[in-house]
Amino acid sequence: MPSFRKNASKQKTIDLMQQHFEEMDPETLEEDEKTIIISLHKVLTEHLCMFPLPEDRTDLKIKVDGDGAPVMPRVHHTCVAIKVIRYFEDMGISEEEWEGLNSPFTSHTLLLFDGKEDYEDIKEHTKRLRQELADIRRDGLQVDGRQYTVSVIAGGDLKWLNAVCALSTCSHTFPCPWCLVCQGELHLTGADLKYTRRTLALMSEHAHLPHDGMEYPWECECCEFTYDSPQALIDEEAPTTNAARLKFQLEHFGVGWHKENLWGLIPEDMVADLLHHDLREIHFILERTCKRFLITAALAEAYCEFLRQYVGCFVKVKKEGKKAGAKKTKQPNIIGRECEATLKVCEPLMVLIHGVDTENYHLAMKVWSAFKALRTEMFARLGKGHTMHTRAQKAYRIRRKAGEYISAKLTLGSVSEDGTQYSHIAYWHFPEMVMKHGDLVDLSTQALEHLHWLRKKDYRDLSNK
DNA sequence: CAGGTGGAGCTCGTGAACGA
DNA sequence: TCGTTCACGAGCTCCACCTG
Repeated sequence: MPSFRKNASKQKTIDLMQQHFEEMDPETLEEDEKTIIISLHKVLTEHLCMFPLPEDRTDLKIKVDGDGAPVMPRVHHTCVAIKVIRYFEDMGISEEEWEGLNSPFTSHTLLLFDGKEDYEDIKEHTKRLRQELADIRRDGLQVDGRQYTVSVIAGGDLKWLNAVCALSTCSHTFPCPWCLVCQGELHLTGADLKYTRRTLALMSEHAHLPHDGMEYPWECECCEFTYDSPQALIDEEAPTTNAARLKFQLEHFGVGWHKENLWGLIPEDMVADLLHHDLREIHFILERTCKRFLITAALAEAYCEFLRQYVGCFVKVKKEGKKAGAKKTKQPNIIGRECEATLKVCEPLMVLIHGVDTENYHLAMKVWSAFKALRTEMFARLGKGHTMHTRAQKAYRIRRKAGEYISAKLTLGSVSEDGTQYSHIAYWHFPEMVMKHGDLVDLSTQALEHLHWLRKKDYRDLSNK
């Protein structure tokens, strides 16, 4: 983040914003000086030069997040950022690493403009980004003589998703971006609900149905046909392309963001909102997924020695300064001595996450691959295999918990809260996402939220002095 | 009174049974 | 064979109680 801490009055907000934008080193600063565009190609190249993928991987997975936030009274920023997904699925991720994963520095801002996350605004400002995404998806990326194939996941909070899908707001009759569930059916679970999944073809079709705010006669930009009334619109044979409003959507998902990825969007804010609603039952979806395993003292010593060799001071066996009341669990080891034998699987990741320089990164990757081999060996010596639950098993559990939550709400006779989009999505679509993406931790949008927070803080600090 | 202790109730990973 | 489901037990947090 740029730092430009100096005294400024509130009236200087606009100046500050321009300065802020300039300091972000944009490729393009639009004429009005309220929009910056940074090249996706440049950002990805820089990232991969610094942190190349492991030798055996050439598939680059990036996530494009978007979100808007008020940064000052009457100043609303919308930001699009990318994040390179780092294949953490098989790794345990503790709270510290979680912080690191979602640090704002893991997200690279691509586009920032002064305006709300409005459909038309986004459409206007993301022209170049969408083109770049399409190019990079088609041609891949060449960095340091290595050819990468690129797949893109789109993400954002529910508002953002609905905006880029050209849908109405969350209070709309059909509020879910993934399916055609209507407001009255949001609380339904199990066999009670038979919903229709949204597809691009379906959305395209819907765009040609009469909807609010349409003025007649209406000329469709894509079909170049003038409709005199809503009925004429329905009677007309369904065109192959789409109306202007949905044209963007098709460009967006059909070209820039692949159709398949549309169903893999991770609206992280949805989770945050669920948590705010005291939905502790599904806390574990994204929080505290630290995986631990028990090993005996002899193996623990071997493990520590191994870590010391590679990472020296990064070895942390047990968190210090625990709150009073925490139980100190003793495990009998293979020679009969009691010891604290619980180790975090993910310690080497400390280097990976907190060490931002290339040297540490390579070291961490080396440590991690060696550690995986050691872990296998440990379990072999213990005479038991180490198998984790499959995605299907995790998905089942999430669905089950969400179902319990919904029925509990219904039992309490809650009316306003009994069927939110969030409960519907938690029950129906979260398990699907887990099936598709595995652990959702590294798909979080928290980094982007943090970027907003930092900008807000900067503006506030600067303009109040 | 501060800090330690231990139980209750929770989350969550994992083994295993079961059935299609 | 694979998905679904349950049981078990580990760690964690909270809180009441204990101790110096």
